[in-house]
Amino acid sequence: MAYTVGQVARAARVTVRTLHHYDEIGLLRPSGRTPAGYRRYDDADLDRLQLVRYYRELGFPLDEIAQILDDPDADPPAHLRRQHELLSGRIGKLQEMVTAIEHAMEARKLGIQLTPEERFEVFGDYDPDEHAEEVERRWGETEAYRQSQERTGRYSKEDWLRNKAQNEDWGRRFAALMDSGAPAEGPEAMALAEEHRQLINHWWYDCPYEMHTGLADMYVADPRFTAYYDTIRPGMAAYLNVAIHANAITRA
Amino acid sequence: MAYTVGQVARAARVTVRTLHHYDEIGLLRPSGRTPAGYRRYDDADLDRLQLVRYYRELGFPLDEIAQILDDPDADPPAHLRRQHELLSGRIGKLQEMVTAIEHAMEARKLGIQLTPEERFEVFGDYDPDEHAEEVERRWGETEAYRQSQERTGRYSKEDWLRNKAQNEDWGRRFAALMDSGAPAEGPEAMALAEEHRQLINHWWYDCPYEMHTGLADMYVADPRFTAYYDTIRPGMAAYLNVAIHANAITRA
DNA sequence: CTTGACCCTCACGCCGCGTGAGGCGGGAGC
DNA sequence: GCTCCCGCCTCACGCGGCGTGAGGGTCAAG
Repeated sequence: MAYTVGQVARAARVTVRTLHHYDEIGLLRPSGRTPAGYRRYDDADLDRLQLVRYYRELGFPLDEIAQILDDPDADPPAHLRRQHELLSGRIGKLQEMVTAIEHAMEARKLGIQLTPEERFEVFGDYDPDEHAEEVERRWGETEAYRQSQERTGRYSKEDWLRNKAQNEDWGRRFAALMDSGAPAEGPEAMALAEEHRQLINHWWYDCPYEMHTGLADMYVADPRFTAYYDTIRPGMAAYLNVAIHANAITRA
Repeated sequence: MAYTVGQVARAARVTVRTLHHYDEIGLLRPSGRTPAGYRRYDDADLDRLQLVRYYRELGFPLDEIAQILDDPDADPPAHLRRQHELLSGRIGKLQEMVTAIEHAMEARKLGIQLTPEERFEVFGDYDPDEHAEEVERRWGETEAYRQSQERTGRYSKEDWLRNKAQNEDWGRRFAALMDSGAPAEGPEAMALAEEHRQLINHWWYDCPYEMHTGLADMYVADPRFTAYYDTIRPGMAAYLNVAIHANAITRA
């Protein structure tokens, strides 16, 4: 049976223009033409079109699709298997994104937040008056925010200096550990991860291990925090993430 | 804290060119510039970038993303909810594709196939010698193919004519039913769906209800078969799909 | 001062179609 | 046979979202 370009377009839910284009580039040529020049597509053409559309849906460029389809070793079962595999992978990736978003929603609900100096410099770029309103708008409803407000409200100038000094010292030692080539799951790295957690506990808010690992995931998922740590030392966010997870597992 | 365009690009896994482009079109302008003209991005910029990338991943055009982000009513929790919803929908769609592929793999394994005349005209375009090799290559390993070969091998010329006549008669009556405006889940439609199943049973191979519904799904998922039925009457593939499913449920 | 990495603007180009122009083909109705 | 309307043809400009490279300035370390 043979079909016009319009019939094929409707059946396959593509445009006529798309089919013209595929013909032009040799990806899907109609098997025939009428004396008037009308394209005639047969069943094998429709077979091929379906494969093209599936690979397109998966994001393959057309020239690559042509290569795949013209591979003499690829038969129908092979295409089905490959597409199944690619789709499953894509779903897995999107599922990770969903998980990250659910995690962010959960974190917001439970009050997980980063320490203010992970967002703002305590001194230097940090201007409490400038940012207080934004911080309040974003985090004001959370338990962790309430805790850190209550806690930091009592800090003296010396407290802040000490806070900053301890944080920077921790950062220097952590970078040095990375430079030494020690593994992220090693005992030294885990010790520094534990120290990181205790600094949060001490200066900001209660931070149990589940919360600490939640923070660790944010460090790699969120460009802002990736950028913050990677400015101290390239690759730090990822390394710290591993160390925090390893630490939490060990102490569970 | 402020970052250069390179730092941001690395942290967010995008290119510098992309960030230039976003600056150009006003989607994401750096909050500052050095006296030398270098872009300086701050934390709020990185926040916005993350949202931009998420919506891009979901296929939104940039101008639409700008509108969404500049909506005064949209706060962080609202963005998270929307993205969660969109991602879930997208996963659902991909999951359907996986299901369709698994179905096709399963169908192939169990030997579900379309009747030859749904692929080839018995007379007219049909040339057994021309297609036999392709049919054998594609379906030769299946139980249904074996059955139909065994069964049709015994047909006389009169059998083929009768086969064709019954099929065409069925098609005319089905099209007429559609023209009448009767619902696809109505008794008349279901009766014709049952007749369709019995024609397959009689002329080609055993076709239980589970197999019949599997065929019905292929009629709408595969452009070749959509085209075949829709040539008889526009919209027939979808209508028949519903009728077959309704019929199978009723008779279960 | 030199060097190398990173930054700047400018600009051509690509992929995969969307859209429309101008004109021919085909079938149904009169 | 003629007309009309829908569908087909080729041609071609254009778009979105960057990729790539040219030519030149900036910055920090040695």
